[in-house]
Amino acid sequence: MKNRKVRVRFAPSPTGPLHIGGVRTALFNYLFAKKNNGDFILRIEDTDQTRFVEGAEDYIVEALEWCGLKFDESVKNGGNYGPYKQSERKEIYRQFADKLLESGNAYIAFDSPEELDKLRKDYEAQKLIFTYNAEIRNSLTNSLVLTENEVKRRMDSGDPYVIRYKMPENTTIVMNDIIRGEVKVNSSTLDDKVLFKSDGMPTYHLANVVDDYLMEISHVIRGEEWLPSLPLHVCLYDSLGWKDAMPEFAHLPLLLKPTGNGKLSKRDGDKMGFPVFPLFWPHGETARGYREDGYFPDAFVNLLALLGWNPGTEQEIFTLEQLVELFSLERVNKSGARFDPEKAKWFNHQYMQLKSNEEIACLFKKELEKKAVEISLEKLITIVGLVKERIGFVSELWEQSWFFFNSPETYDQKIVEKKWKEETPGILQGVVNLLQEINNFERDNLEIEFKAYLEKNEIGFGQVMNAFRLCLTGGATGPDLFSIVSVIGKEETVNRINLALEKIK
RNA sequence: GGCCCGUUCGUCUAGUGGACCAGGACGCAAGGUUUUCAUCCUUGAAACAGGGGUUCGAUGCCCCUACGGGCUACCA
Repeated sequence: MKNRKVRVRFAPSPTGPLHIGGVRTALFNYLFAKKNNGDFILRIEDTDQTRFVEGAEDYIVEALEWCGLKFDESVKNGGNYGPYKQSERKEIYRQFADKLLESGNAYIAFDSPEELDKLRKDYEAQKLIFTYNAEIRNSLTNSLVLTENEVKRRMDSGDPYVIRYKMPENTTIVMNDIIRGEVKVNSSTLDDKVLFKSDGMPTYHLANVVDDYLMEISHVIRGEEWLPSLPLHVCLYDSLGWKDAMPEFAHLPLLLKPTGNGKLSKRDGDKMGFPVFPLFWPHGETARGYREDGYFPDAFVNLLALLGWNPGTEQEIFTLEQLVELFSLERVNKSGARFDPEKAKWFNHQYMQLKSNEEIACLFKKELEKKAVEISLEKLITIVGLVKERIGFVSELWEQSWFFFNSPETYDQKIVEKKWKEETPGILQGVVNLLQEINNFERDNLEIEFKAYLEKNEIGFGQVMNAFRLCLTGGATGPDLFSIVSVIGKEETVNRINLALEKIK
């Protein structure tokens, strides 16, 4: 079914914090929708009541909001196809399960989880694999073998039962994936999946097909871990008579661990020292997040976009709008992408340089308030401009600029030994005298006056600058020294030299 | 085990049969800039998993093998 309105959904399960793989799936859905003037929908898939986690739904919404991904329809802002939470759509699903029952595409099964579990173990003991399929379904307890009356009697007496899909035998199921092309599988390798659970809830398989149909979803864009259940879903569309309305599918490559094997999982972050979640997760076992680690949301989105997709050019920095403009599913890779925390930092550094000094200064000001440091925004903007290129995160600003606010209390002993010579105190005394004479503390003027003074007195630049820096910052690193002097001013500069002359022997 | 998907520098990737002794980025190394450190700039090392085909010609197409990954629940 071509030429229909593009409608895509991001359908997470509220079982905990959404991890960055999920965020990327949401992002690709968003980019595809917006590129095609379509709708981006959030649907909460909470059909498993046992795995519900308090706070997860709000977390998902907040995380995607932070990323700047706006939903056209969702649990929060509604829409014409609601409700958008599967637990609130509970009554909808049964009729479709019944429809499948009537058409003979599904059947009632009474086997208890315990019985099936035992069968699995028995099979395993014989090095066989138990599969609830055509080969075996006639020897189990279900409506295919029980009489109609017996089935009715059991159901009426409240026996728990599930509804299973009756997978056709020996049929080639041909599917098309936008990213992978044609995929074929023989139905005999598949099992009779449960569609409707004994607790009255549908499983993911039934619910997602029904909801995608009802919500007129045009494209299903999800992780590769769903590829194995695509045949079932395709069969379901067929059996329900919805073949013409079936969405197109695109299965995204997985995000892999930075080191070792396997897909990125929720535990990897703490183990490997980088966040796997967009935001801090405050419940139970807490976990750090990109937002709290100081990543800019646009940098975060940018780095995620380039995991498994690229525009084919050498450009690497993109605004969300540019990503929308350039995105296409055809340019999504097939193979899994290993997540690289180092490159993530590089992205943030790039964005740091792109941001205005004022924007960074405002963020820094909030941190300084916590330290009870008072300073004008204007001055802070100057300071940020001096140290911005040295940092990747706002949190690194303090260690790169503290000496603009405080005088050093200690002096790096190694530098003292190396740079503090016998003649140093005398030279610095001369510097103090010079500074007293200077009234224009513009950075460039300071340099001119200084150079003239040193030349006149035949003092080498290196002889004085290192010791001078030591007085002002306590060490041997930092931005341009004249700029520091210019910012902290005459009085403070002189005080620091005097302090150092007193303290360093 | 079965089914499915994949495989270009350490990592993210460009590459759609000749433009490729394979390009970019991160990281790494060396040099330069700088009063210092960082940034920055320049340079460098670094890859088509292996084997068979197809073809005048394969990174690219086909097959096999190996390896990696996913799925295999009344979880999503």
